[in-house]
Amino acid sequence: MHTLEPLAHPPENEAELLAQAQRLAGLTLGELALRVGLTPPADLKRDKGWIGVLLELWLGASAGSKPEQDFAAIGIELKTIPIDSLGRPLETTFVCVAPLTGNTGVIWETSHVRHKLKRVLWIPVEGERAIPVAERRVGSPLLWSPDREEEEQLRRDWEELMDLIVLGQVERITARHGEVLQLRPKAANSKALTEAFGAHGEPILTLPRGFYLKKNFTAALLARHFMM
DNA sequence: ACTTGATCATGG
DNA sequence: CCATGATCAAGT
Repeated sequence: MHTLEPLAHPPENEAELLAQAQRLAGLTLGELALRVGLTPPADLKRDKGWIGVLLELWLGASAGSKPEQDFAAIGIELKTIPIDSLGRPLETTFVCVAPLTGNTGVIWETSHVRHKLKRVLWIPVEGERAIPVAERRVGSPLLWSPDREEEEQLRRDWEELMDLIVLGQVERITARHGEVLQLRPKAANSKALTEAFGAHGEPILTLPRGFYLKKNFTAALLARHFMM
């Protein structure tokens, strides 16, 4: 039987998406790449988003750069997450860029972070560099929404970070701020600058920042799934 | 060993 | 430049 093929269209509901994701569990990236005519890179140094794009293809997400959820019609965001042999995340997870201007009156309830994380399809993928990319296996998917405690953690961190941004302290924020959500550079390089406000309200140029989920947060949500 | 800050590719 | 997809690798 060879009913294994990419979804040609965006999934119409969660069940269809989850079913397709479950079909991919256990397969290698090399197998998935071969079936869609892609060639796995030797490493990810110059192809950091390759796995994400490959899984998007298989799950019927529209590739490319759109400021929307991957499956906008059913309100789901796709995140591949590299894990070690024990199922623990190897990297933080990018959520979205942080707005450095125009933030007066912005609140958690309508924030991009909350919207992005409202419902996420997590797909763990073996990520240890000792494993050739083509041989890395896809894990079991997890369709997740933050529970009350997780949302409160996220909200607290988001509010702390946004307060600092609004107060013109963006350049004093380090990745150590926040328990589960951190703010770090998100740019092509250290020379790509964007506008923000300084401590005295004056315009400044600074690195674009992104919100990232710390590993303790994603490790916990994956572990909870793994045990059930 | 681990995290933080820096970086890579692509499309619009 | 900004958005998407993230991982790299120097420093602690």
